[in-house]
Amino acid sequence: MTVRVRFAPSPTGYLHIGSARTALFNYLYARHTGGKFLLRIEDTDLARSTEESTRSILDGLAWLELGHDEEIVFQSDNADKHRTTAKKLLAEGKAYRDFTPKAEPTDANVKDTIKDRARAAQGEKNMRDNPYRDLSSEESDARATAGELFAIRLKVAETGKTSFEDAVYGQQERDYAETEDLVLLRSDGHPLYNLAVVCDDIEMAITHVVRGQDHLTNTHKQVLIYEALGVKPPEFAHLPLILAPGGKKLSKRIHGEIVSMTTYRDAGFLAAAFRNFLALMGWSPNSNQYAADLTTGNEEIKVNPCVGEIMNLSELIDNFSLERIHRSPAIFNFDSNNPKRWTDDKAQWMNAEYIRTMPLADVLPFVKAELKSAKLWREEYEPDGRALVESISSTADEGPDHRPSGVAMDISENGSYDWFVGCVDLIRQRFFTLKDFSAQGRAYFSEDFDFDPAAVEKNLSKFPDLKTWLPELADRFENEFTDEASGSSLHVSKSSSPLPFTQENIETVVKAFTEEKGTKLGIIMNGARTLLTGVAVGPSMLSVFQTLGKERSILRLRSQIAWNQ
RNA sequence: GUCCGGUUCGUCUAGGGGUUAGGACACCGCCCUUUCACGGCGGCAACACGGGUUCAAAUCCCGUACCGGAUACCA
Repeated sequence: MTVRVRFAPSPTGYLHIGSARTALFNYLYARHTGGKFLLRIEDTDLARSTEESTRSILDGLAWLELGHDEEIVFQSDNADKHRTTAKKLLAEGKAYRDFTPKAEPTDANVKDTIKDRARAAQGEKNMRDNPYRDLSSEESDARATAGELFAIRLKVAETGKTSFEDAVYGQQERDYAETEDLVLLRSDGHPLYNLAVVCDDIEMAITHVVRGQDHLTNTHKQVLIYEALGVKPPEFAHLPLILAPGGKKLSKRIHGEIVSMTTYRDAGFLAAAFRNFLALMGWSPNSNQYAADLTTGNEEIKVNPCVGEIMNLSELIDNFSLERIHRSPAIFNFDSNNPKRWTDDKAQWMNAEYIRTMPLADVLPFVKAELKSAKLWREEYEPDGRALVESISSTADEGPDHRPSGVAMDISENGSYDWFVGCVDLIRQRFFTLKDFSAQGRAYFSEDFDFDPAAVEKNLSKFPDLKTWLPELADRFENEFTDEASGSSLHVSKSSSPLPFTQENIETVVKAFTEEKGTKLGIIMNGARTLLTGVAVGPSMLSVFQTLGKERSILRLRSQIAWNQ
């Protein structure tokens, strides 16, 4: 029997973190077992479902690259089948018509109302005391024919209990006395959730229902429906909830954007990183087995710590199992008052880890997209030859630890594909999100970049001499180094022969210059850094000079813009 | 209220009768360094509480506390 699982969100908002994790686990389980991952939109709550939500959920899944199999099922399309099923149960005497007038819905706080009602009824509440439960079929038919409105309720037996084995929470039992005669069909003919889910899961031949723990008790009701229908229920696996800091419920209403997948996409997260993070919320790989695989049979090593958490999709798929899902809820940590901690620390770390250790070829398309959206992309960065592309992609086999990049390229030629690749590899080492490529890294791709006032203060204003020194250094560059384009200098160099603009040579020149001025190397370097890149942080200045190239370095060293701010 | 779950460093977690209770993130310190990072090394930090069972309990059992879920003609 091939495994068939489904992700069944209700389109009442964007894809939030809990749903995303549910989708991921379903996906991983399907791929691990060679089964099918199906998608069903549970849009039967007409009042709250929107097409926009559906689109947003689909976008979220697409971003996470959780592709589904087969056609998307829209639950509302199956309403007729649900009604037919309810009527069948009615005809068989397994359900009955309830002519009790529908209670007016209390709009405000439904949850509280339910709770209060349940508490008030406590003690004498008999789940089987519905007056219409044992109405004769003749009278029931007659009243229905007369046009009286009725809901259809499942007739739950007086004694006994439902039970099922949950792959995560173990054996579950519930006395029938705890379960009311649940409504299958509303008096307006609208099928309700529990009926719809069961019908659709049967229809879609679902073998494993993997969903949030909030459905654990619903499962008893659904098992009852399966039994009434004479269908063997699927396997169930309920996932521990993802909670907000403090162990409170994570809600769209209270926590807002922080729970939405689109937030992470828009903040420059890599789907692979976020997926990896999500997978570790409520699940962990078998550390022993994983370590054994890595060490090729060396039983001595118990756990391989670092490699154990960074897992690409296929590693997640290989290691995934329902058995290793936890029972206790996980807290998604964030602090809306702290910009640095706007979302979970570990998620941020993982994203940075992916950005700097991913195979370079894999990160390039994302950088391109980011630069494009920031209008910093230039056609020159496109690969202009097959050979180049191949030489890059060959590094893709190195795996996540690939570091530093094996791509050794001449990055002196500014504006080419080679330059772009080298530049990305250089600057990604201290980036956290894709956004950094267009923000912190803007000066590498554009002449139009801002100066961070704090950096200017720290590295320039404090040393007024730099105002004349740095243009002097530019002159020195111009005279000492060959023109990168032609390879030979047209200038008559003061020194015996012009040098190529390499890190080694730059270092020699800058050091000599520093000594002449009787200052410290750090003052010159950091001043240059701020003038060249607008910020106080970045890679080694020698590589910055080289990456920016001789011409741009000179231009910026002479620029007085920062000084005039 | 009732029913059902859960509880290992701040967070994600490993471990499930004998461990110096392991790792990751975060934090702190040191090294590296022209900056900031990265990286390396080290540090801080946990078995909710109370009873049992046992030679031995974080681990098994029972309570208590706390947290969560469910209890709809919502999904």
